[in-house]
Parts: sequence; structure tokens; C-alpha cells
Amino acid sequence: MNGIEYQLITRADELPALLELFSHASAVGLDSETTGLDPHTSKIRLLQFSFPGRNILLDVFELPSDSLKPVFSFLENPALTKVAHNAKFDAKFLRSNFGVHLNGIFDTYLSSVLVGAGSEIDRHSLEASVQRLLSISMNKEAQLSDWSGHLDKYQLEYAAHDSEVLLPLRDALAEKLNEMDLNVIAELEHECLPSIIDMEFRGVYLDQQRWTDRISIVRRECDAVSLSLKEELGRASSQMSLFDSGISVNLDSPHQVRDALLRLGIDVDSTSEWHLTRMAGDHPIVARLLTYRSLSKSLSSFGEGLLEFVNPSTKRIHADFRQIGTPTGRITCSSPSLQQIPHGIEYRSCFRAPEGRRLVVADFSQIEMRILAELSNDDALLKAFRLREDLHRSTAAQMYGIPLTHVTPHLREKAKGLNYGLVYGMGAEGLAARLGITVEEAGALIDRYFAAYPGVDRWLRRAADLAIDEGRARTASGRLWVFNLDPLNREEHGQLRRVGKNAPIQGTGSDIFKRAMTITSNRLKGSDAFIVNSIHDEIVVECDQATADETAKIVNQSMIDAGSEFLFRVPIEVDVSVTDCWE
DNA sequence: TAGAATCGCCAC
DNA sequence: AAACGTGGCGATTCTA
Repeated sequence: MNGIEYQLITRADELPALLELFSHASAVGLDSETTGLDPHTSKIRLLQFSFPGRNILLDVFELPSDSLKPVFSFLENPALTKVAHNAKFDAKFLRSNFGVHLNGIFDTYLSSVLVGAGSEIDRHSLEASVQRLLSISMNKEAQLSDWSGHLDKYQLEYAAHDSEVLLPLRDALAEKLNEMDLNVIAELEHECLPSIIDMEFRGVYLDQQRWTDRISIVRRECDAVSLSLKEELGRASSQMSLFDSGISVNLDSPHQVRDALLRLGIDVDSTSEWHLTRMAGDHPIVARLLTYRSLSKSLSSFGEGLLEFVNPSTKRIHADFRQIGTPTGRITCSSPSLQQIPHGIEYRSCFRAPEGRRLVVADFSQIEMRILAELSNDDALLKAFRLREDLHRSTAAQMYGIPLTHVTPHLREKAKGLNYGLVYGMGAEGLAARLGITVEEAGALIDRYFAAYPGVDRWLRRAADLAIDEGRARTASGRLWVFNLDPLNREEHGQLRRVGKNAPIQGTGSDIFKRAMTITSNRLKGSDAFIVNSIHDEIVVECDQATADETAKIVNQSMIDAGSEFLFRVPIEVDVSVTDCWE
């Protein structure tokens, strides 16, 4: 890395040289060094721009803000491609520090993930991607150095090198994307990126007081249950002497709980929820153990920890959304995971609209089953959606050859289990366990199901066969997942067939959802409304009270339009509600 | 003793 | 044991 050439700009009169380079370039490598990781409380120190053979570093601390205006207009201009690795990071800082909206992004991180095609081995840090695609070793030691004071030559060379590699990396990735037929999905991801940046930047509002109040109620309940359980489980046996102090049992340890139950004569195969639930009817203590589990889960995962994510500057929660979080393309969320807040009103009602604002909550109705209908072209399934029937009721009617009105709640429940389970590649054993019936009965149900939906049967078989034959699957937009499973291995063979059925469905769901994010975000631009959360098939938008109905219409239509880009034989339905809180 | 592995459970 | 797919994450337990 030694001997990297760079030009450090610290004076406004040096900027025209950079602008000259901008005006003749079609693409520029972009990177930034910041004083911290939080865009709302940290500052950009250095902005690095790389052109072929030229690395320019801007010392933002030295340059007057006004002088940077022409630079920013290039950053906002989509005609100039900005090549960045995980552009989300730099974009949020440009937004918070200068109000600049980065446009025209080529993200080498997202591209590297797409090219990786779901490989668990490939890492996608700049260092790893550059090593893999350009065979260049990078030294990232300076990354965590102090960027707020005097910058030494070592830091500046590091900064220059970080942006210098971006254009060659882009070229290598663009070639790979092309070779692997990933151009369509790459465009979809890049178009979606600004909506993710905006969502993270805006954050979501949490009513902290309400959250705290709920926690203290749960804590009291949990302590009471815990105390009685420990006392009871601590007994060495039913004939324990009064003077025995008992055994201390850690209720959070599955191992200790299992031993304690055994001492009381309750033999459980496993302490998992599923097994315990089966025994809860016979043993009140098992039922209370389940109550404890639920309360303690609530406190540990959804307790005070969440409050630490409230940003001191914005007073909102800015979670980390990984745009390509799974090989199927789903977005995942962490720090905190806003995608796994429990459904209960007591949790979600804490995520609400601030004073004078409203939330628009919109989710795709049965999107994965609609995708299955489209892909399989199954007449009966298509018909159910076209007639806007209740899917599970319709499935039950099809299976038993009875009118819709004759479907009992029990039959509907069975049909629902099949509809949900089969897109995940479920077999007779799994269905039997889920519905509490024998494997034979489950097998008969599955036969009935596939007799009602022969097209679905054919499609699922073909999808599984394809996964075995080719070892890969693609979504509607061409997103690729190369499976790391051996079809000759007995266990992995089954897994391969299941994932082969599910991946195109779940993945096409992701494609549709990302288009929905993109279109929604674009149509809300310039209004008072913005996306604050996204959960696989649900978009949560915050807006002014006065415009809530209009916003709801826009979100609804955007999602329908997105779905209609992919599904032609089946209508898209979106459930939209305007509320004060996320429920 | 820090990090990895595992269990268990939340979401879709 | 596991038995339907994709994740994140907290607590415990294992391991270098």
C-alpha cells in the first residue's frame, strides 16, 4: 500500500480541479472517513474521490461548507455514477451532515452479495471482495483510528487506497453480474437502495414511557411465576424433608429444567415449547413453566434493551436493515430487529405516530400463495384468488368437494396448515406434528390437497427436481441462489428439495416487496410521508394526520403496481389501515 | 475468559 | 433426533 498517490484538498481554491474531473467522468469511486458510526451524532472528516489514476481527498473539517456545494450537486446528480461499498453508510452521513441525497449509486457491497449467490463462505467486506475479485490485499488497520484530529500520512494513504480500489472492483463485479445474468436483479436492488437509506435515516418513533410501563408489569408477573417455579422445581423429590433447602434451579437452562422435572416424575423428551405444550394439560407446573418462558422472553428480548436503541439526537430508533439479508433476497433487520416485535398490542402499540402524525400500515395479502398460483398456473388456485375467495376456506372446499358454505372452522384450519406448510416443502410427518394427527392421516390430507391443486403438485415436484439437477434456483427477477447442499447426501437431498420449492416463492416475494419499497418511496418523495419500517410483506409509513388518507391510497396503489409487475394471472390485494399505532 | 456453538423463540 | 423455508437474538454451555 505504500506509495499511493493522492491529493489532499484543504482549501476552497483547490476544488475546481476536482470539479473538472467530475465533469468529464462517468463514474467516480466514493468513500468517507467519519468520527464515528452514527450519522446523527458523528461527522464526516474525509471525503475520498477516485478517478482512474487520480485519488482526491477532501478534508471536510478544513473546507468551508459553502465551497462544497458544487461537489454536492455532482453527488446528487444521477448522471454521474458514484461507486461505493455499502453506500448506505456514506449516504446517511452525507444526508445528516450536509442534507445531501446521494444519487446514481453503484454499490459494490450489494453487487458482491448478489454475485455471491447465497454462499455462506463468501464474505463481502471491502477487504474480502477486493481480495477475491482483484487479488489485492488491503490493510484495514487504520479504519478504526481517530479521524477527528491531525491525519498522518498513513491514514491518508489508507483513505486513498480505500477509494482507489472501487472503480476496478466495480468493473470486475459488473462483468460478473453480466456473466451470471444478474443485471435485472442488480438494477432492482440499486433502485431500492435509496428507500432503505431513507427508512434508516428517518427511524421509527417509540413511546418510551408506554414501553417502560409495560415492562414493569411483565417484570412483576415474571418474578412471581419464577419464585413459585423455583420453589417447586427445587424440591429434590416429593418426599423431601421440610428442613432441606432444596436445589437451586436455573429456569433459563433447558438442561437444569429437564433434570428438575425428572425429579418430580415428569419425563419430557425435550424442553422445547412444542413438547412442553403437549404435557401442559397433564401437569400444571409445565403450564406455568411455559408462562415463565413467555414472560422472560418478553423481558430479555423486548425489554429495557430496546430503549438503548433510541438515538440521543433524533429520539427515534434507527435500526440496521441489511438489504440482501437472506439468499432469497429478504431484507433482515438488527440493532434492534424491528421485524420480530411480537404481534401483541402491548408491544406494537408502543411504536406509534408522534403527535399530529399517523401511521399507514400496509401488507400484501397472501402474496406467497399468489406467487405459487402464478408460477404453477394451477386453475383452481388461480380461480380462488380471481373470485377473491377466502383462500383457506376455498382450499377446504376444493379438497372435500363441498360448497364454500359447508366448510367448518376445523376444516378451514386444516387447509390453512397445508397452504402454509406446503410452500415450505413440508412432508406428511411435519403436517402430522403440526395438526396433531397421525402420519397416515396427514398423508391422506396431502393427497387430497394435491388432487384439488394438481398444478401446484406438478410445479412443486419440478421445482424440487430442478434444485436437485442444477443445484441452484432463481427468482422472477433472476436472483440466484447456488445451494451448498450435496444431492447425494441423504439428509441434504431432502433439504435441497424443500429449499428448491421454497426459494423461488419466497425470493419472488422479496423481488415484489423491494419493488414496492422503491415505488412507494418514490411516490412519497417531497411529501410529509416516509417509510419507517418494512417486514417482508408489510410497509409502515408515517405521515401527517391531514394527508393520511391520501398517503394510504398512494401506498396501496404502489404495492399493487409492484405486484402487478410480476403477477399477471392473479390479482394483488393489499390490506391497508390508517392508525395511531402499529397494530 | 472471550468467542463459538447450541437451544429456544420472536417475526414473516 | 427430526420431522416445513428464511432470519435475529438472548441465555447458557462448550471450547480453545
